[in-house]
Amino acid sequence: MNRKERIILHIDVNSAFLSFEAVHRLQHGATVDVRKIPSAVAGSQATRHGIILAKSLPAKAYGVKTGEASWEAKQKCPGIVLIPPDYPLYMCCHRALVRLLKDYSDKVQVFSIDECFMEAPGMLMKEESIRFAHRIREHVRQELGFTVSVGVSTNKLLAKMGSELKKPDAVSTLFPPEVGKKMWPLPVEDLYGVGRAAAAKLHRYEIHTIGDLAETDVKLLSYLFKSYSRDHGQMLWEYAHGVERSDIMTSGPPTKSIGNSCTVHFDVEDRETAHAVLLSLAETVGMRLRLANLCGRVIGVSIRKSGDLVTYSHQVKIQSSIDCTDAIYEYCRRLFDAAWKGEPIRGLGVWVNDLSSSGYIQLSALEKDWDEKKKVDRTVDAIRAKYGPFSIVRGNFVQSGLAPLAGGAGGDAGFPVMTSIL
DNA sequence: TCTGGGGTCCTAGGACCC
DNA sequence: TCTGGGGTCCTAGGACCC
Repeated sequence: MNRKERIILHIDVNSAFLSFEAVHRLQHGATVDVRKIPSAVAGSQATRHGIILAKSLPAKAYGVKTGEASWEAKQKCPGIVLIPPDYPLYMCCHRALVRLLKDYSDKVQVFSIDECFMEAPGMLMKEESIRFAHRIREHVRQELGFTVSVGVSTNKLLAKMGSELKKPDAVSTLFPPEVGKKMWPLPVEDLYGVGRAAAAKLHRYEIHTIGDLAETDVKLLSYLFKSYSRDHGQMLWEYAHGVERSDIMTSGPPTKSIGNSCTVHFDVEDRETAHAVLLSLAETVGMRLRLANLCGRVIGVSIRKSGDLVTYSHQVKIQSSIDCTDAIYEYCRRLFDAAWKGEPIRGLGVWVNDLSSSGYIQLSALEKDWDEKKKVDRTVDAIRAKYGPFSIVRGNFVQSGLAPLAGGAGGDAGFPVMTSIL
């Protein structure tokens, strides 16, 4: 590559949640940098949220993996320091990173809480693009205190694969001519778009590396993955060759769905308790809908069984779009009653789909008029906005042992994640 | 004192209509 | 009375991502 090209960078925060914690703690007088000891950000085991969300490099050396149960991590690494997650702090760090990147380019695409794509302004030579990436890497470390890995290439897929090549605090190129040398030796499951199911299938056909995948007849791949989507096999083959054509999207696609789910601290075995959990979930889902000025026509609940952790769901499409907490709750209660088979429940979820802007609500004559309830919603939203989310809660939850507002990361959560097109 | 929570996209298969 | 085909809408669930 010896001419000017359009350059795409992928910026990936190293051990994001753990790094954010480390920086925050150091800023507040901590003497230990948790990045330098075996540590991890993990939910509480007591409330059955005990999985590893991010780990330090020393913890990784003990074999601790993201997504595994905390007790497993403790077995592998008895001295591990576990830190409870603080999502508002992580959102703060995320916003600071995005602000910094936007000083370098108008074309920044937020991909998740710890990943961004960006297009370098103008066309650059290879050496210039590497210098550009280092400038950003250095600036982030100096100003924000955490490190990033930067992948440099000419499309988003290769930039993303590139940022994986070296961590932490590193810049790696993965230009198309380097694909054979740097990407093909990697295990096929490292390729973006190859998950557990696809990897198992590929291994059965003796396709073990990305290079193997690249050499496979695209017709065979189309056949193997036809149940995923019409073009999934073709897409994987193109990815294996480093081909990907999507643009940097500076504004996310419109929201398609808003939902919240939660693992309950104990097994739910009766309808009344399940209803209470659904109400607390409907509260957060309703608030998020109203905040986004959205209404939805498809209401759904999901039920996660305690024994095998398998989830099943039930949904309904209604005549008019709603955003009212009580309306959502009422549909969810009916859905739950119709779907629940009576087994112990580990967790419940509520979601609303088929969204439209709340300006266009058409109230069907067949359905309830929720006007009065909507006024209550607005009042409650306003009080919570001013005095905090728990300033006003429903009487049902007092002393119930249940959270009045359920759901994970809260109002700021929800990053669009693209599957077929980066 | 046993594994979270937020999304997107896609297909299969049934119901229903012409 | 039996049979075919095309199309749309809807729900359940799988696969993927971070």
